[in-house]
Amino acid sequence: MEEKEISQAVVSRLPRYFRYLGELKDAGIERVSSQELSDIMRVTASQIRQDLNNFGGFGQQGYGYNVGYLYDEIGKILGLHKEHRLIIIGAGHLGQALVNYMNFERRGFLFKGIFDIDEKLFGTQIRGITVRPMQEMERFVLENEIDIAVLTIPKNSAVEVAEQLVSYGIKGIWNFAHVDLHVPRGIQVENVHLSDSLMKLSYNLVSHEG
Amino acid sequence: MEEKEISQAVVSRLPRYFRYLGELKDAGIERVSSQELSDIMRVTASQIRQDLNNFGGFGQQGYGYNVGYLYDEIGKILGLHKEHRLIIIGAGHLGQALVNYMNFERRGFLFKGIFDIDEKLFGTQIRGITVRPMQEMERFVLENEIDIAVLTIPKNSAVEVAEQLVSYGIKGIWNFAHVDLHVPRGIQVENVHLSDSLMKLSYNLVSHEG
DNA sequence: TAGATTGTTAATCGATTAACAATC
DNA sequence: TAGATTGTTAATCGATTAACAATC
Repeated sequence: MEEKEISQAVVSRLPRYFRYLGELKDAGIERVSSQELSDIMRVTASQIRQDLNNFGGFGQQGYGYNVGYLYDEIGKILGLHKEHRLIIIGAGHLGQALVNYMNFERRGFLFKGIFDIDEKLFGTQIRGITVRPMQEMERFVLENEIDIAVLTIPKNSAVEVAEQLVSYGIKGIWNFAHVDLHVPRGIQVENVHLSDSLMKLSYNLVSHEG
Repeated sequence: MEEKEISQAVVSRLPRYFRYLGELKDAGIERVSSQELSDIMRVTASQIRQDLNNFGGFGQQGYGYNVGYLYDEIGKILGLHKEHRLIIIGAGHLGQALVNYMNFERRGFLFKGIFDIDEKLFGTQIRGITVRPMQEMERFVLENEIDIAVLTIPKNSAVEVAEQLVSYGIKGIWNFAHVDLHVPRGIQVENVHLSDSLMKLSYNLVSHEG
């Protein structure tokens, strides 16, 4: 698919570029230089140019970057031009919060199903999506060509469920369970470890006080 | 408070060390060498030793590290020995999900209040915590010595609310709104940008496929 | 004491920043 | 053409890994 491996440090910055470019675009701004973007985003102009040039020359000497064009290109790099089909495992508050985030749908992330082990929830609807028993997961993944699974379940079951999902052919896991998943090569895992994040905040609070 | 500034790269790894040490401790394991930990955590032993030695010599030559002791020390470094008093701004699903996470309380993060602008929610209880109107925020922060605010509100109001909170004396913001907050020096912001995380997953999916 | 393993210094690697020639 | 700004190479900085003397 691509030539050189891009470092995750660069990848992590792409969504932020995308966000700021979207805002510029919405504000009706047509062109932007790396220096102007640098001032707004508080990163160096040099880093912006280096980051972008990992993917191609999107700018023009003496002019800068066309906002709309760059926005679209970064969107494509991020894979937002393709549809992703997701299921959520765990119909708790977190799972519900994610399903209700309308912005994901706008970016091509389509929630197709929600699964849980609590039979009291089976058949209930969350934003039009039926909660199903985990036993139906395999067939559902195959029939609906699901490529991403979102894990909002406790950590003790997460490892096992992740293994199942991989065996069903899922390609990516958005993992909110507080455990590290070990998956085969070619399967992508993106972790959101909320308690790690809160501990980081706590560290910074304690280390900067006084 | 401390001598040399520790890099955020190191800080980001501390919660993960803490988690694995907790698991070892729960498994009744008393000692661990950097090499053993390296095998389990899939990071280099050298990095583990370097990271820990930023904060002091917790090990012993020829022996390794005492699991319980190291666990406690990292907990202290992370500020988990101190109580944190939190409020949540935004009583939606995400806010509710966080309040219901019992693990945070266990680590000394005490949710004291929930605020929202929707008057239909005023007075309702979420896990025993009353939802209050935003107008009461200032007095509540002062009277309850709140040090952390959790922002689970839309991005358009987040910047303004953050400014208010800072003026009320809040020290840390756990920001789930999809916007960058600019706060005075001495105030800590920890961002959880969920859509950035999902885009990263999307990038890795698209770039590794085929 | 001998073996094991840390703490720490030195070497390497990668990421960021600076500089500037190319070019619109 | 002159000015502006990119794309890209070179320099710097910081983080990771390797090596080993110190020491339990």
